[in-house]
Amino acid sequence: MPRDVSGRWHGYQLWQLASVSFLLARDKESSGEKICYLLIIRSKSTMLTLPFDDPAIMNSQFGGNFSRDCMGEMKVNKHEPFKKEEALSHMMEDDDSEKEEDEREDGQDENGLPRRRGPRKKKMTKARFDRVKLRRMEANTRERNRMHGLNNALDSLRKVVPCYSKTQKLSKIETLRLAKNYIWALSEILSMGKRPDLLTFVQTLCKGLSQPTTNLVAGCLQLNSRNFISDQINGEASFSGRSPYDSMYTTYHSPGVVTPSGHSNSAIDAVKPFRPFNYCSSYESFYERVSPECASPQFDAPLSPPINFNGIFSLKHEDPIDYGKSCHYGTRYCAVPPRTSISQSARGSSDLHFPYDVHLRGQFYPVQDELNTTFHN
DNA sequence: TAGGCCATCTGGTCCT
DNA sequence: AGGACCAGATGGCCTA
Repeated sequence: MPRDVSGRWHGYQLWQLASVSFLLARDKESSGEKICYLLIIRSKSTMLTLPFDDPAIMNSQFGGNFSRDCMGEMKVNKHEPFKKEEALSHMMEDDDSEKEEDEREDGQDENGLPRRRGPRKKKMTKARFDRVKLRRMEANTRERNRMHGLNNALDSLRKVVPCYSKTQKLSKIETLRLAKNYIWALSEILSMGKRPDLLTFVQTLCKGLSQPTTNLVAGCLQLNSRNFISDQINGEASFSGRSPYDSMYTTYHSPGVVTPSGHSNSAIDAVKPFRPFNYCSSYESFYERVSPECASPQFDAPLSPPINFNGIFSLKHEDPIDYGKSCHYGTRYCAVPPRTSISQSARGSSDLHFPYDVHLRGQFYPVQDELNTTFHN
């Protein structure tokens, strides 16, 4: 038996063909190491282990037909999922042979080997084979549906993380990473009680993301990704002069909101608006007109929840039913009057009753009202 | 063409 | 026994 053979490969092919698994094991002996090949014949209820380097046994078990050379030709075609079972059916014993087997009472199998103890391996009769086949098909269908459900949930997640694009979908893993970062970033904002600068925010969003996704996120937020990445590589994020966030920040204030630095809207109004793609929807929802800069060749629909720099994020304009049905947003925030500023809601927060406080990494913050307000803004 | 991503099949494990 | 969930294997598709 050649040592360099991939036991896994052969085992898998065998396994797929005849529920036979080929394992390579090392059997240490006093004289040194001896490579021991084991052929494990398995069923749901029994496991029979045979030495694979015994040609007599191999020939008797498989009639010498399972040479390694022929296994390569038995590759399973995924589009014909039960071809291998047809192959298996050739090995299947009919009802007569089953009777014959049962009548043997000499304690030895057909090869003269001692019969193994334990539950008997059920014979693969035609009816049993059909049942197994049917169950397999049903299980495949269920598994397919399960995965479709999982993918639908992932699609829903894609729509609520920043940078949603129908044409340039985030991969599954990147969607999950971005969602995690997004939650973390929002938690940070809530726990700190103030907005981070855009760079920090984007850096939090992009932590652990691949470079293409990082570029995507940075592009979504209209941040110079090259600056961002180089800053990230250098460790410390820094922007000289006015950050793009500042201009965005000043542009998207809702009426009456006072910035942490104490600037009023009137002081900010003079700043030329910087309208990053992802904020267009919030911009439009505020000012009820279309922002001319909203068109982007990269993204066909700005459907991710627009990040509202007044607070955390604003209500996404798409799929409101989804929020009500499957998202806690709807139930949590439905009782709050819309267009309430943070300061207003802070004043009236005692009048608002929420079922619970948001728990943020070990601290409880009665921030529902603020969230409510900013969400609706 | 290599590598990434994805859908599907499949057998194992756990639970009801 | 059967369903849910999981992970490995595989092949197809796409892109750099």
